[in-house]
Amino acid sequence: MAEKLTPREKGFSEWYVDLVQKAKLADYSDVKGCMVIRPNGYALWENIQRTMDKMFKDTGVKNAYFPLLIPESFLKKEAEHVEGFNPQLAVVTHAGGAKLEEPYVIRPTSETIINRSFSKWIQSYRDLPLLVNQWANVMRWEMRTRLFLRTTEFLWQEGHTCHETEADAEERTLQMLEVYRTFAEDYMAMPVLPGRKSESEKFAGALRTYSIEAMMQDKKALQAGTSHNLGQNFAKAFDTTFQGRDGKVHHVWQTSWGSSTRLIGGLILTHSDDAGLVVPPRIAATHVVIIPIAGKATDAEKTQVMEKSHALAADLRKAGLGVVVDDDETKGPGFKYNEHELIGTCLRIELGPKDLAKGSCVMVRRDLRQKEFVSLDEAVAKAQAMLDQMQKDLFQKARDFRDSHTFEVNSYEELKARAEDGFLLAHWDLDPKTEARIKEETGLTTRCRPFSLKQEPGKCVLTGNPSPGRIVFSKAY
RNA sequence: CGGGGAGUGGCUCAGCCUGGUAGAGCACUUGGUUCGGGACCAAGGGGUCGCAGGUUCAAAUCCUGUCUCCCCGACCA
Repeated sequence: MAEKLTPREKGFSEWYVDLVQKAKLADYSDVKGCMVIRPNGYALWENIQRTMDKMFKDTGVKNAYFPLLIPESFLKKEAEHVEGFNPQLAVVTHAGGAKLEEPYVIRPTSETIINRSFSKWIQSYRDLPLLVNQWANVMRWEMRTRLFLRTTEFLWQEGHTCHETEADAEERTLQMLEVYRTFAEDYMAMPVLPGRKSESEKFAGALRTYSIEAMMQDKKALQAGTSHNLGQNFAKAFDTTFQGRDGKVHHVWQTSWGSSTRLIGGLILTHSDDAGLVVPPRIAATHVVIIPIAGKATDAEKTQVMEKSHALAADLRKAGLGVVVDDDETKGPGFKYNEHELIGTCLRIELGPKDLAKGSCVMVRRDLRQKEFVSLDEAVAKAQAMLDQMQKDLFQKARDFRDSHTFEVNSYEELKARAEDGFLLAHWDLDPKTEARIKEETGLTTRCRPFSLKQEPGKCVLTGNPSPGRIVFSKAY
């Protein structure tokens, strides 16, 4: 007799869609390919935003905002860029009750319109480096969409920088990749491979593209952030120039880098289980739910339980944690346990008359779901310790999973045989035609050529390659 | 655009093969008992069965057309 299949084993994709909707993160909308992000999902986005935004600012980046609509002619100025994005553009042809002389495209990304401004802002090398970021929505008309992972409209951040030299631009490109790597690993507990994209996976208009690649629980890859060295391609198209230290006029060297609401999808697909969402504490909005248990208690006991619950909540909040007290008396405790496991509250504290009598409470980590008795005096310290440990454990678990599904392959036969197994480290140099053929025959795409990054203060340098010369193949989202 | 699947109360679906008074579970309302892992009993409210046409005394059910959504693939973050 076959073992009973868990929801994830029955159909990973169905499990995912179901979870997103049951946890009230997002819904399908009436606009094809667009989703409605519900408050629970948006709270995650706000935390991602807040954390990343601080990291950007720590590197000297400032926020700005540019228009949603881009004159069509702007896109056409950079040849590769139009060619890459043309098929996915939504175009505004009418406005104010009349046909527009020149259509506007809804931004799929903002390199062009931002360069239009940059070319006006920059005169001298003294204006460089110019480091801006915008939090915005963009639209790409994709053939196939998936909640969070690929939607027609999505929220993201796009950073755009200008530099004096190619080396400065390259350094910034890698520095921002490192910011993404740090964010993914330290906050989202999502291990990633930073690396360079192949020629055919490169951003339309870039010199070089780098990305961080994560492995989901179905062994598929997810590109979780990209950083491009744009060279002078857009600078030349938009005449973004400066007078250098040598007195001559030069085109600026540029970078752009982005990450999106896709990260929320990555978070779910990395950590969640059959009971629901699992959110790493450092990115969670609600860390602790306190569930007062007072069903059979006397009124006096009930009052005591409630008072203690709120007092504990206050103490936990003082320690910087997001806390809710679920004192809804119309619902039983079992219902609440399941509910909070579904939405991924990191830590559950049960507090009832029996606990009060002993001066303790019950703590349960969302990922382990095992009860632990904790003295009330130590509750705050213990909660913090458990959350810290949970953060570490989630990362370790995800990394172990990824590493145990990563293989070196030494022949095309081996690559084909292992197509479903995860990340495949191949050691070939590939031309785009071969890459396309491999994709056709196996469904595998190259993800990146990984390397490790080490951040020095203000510097970012390559520090070696864990797998020299290897390129990663896998199925991908 | 190809290949699958689905449209029936707010949600998940049964009923269709073999036409005959529209069903269940969940959710909701009211009352009562419950409450340490998704409580129970009783009484209620709510649907012209995606849309259009056809066959028939009679259509959720059969036929034709059409629309929409989901999953898989091609495109891509």
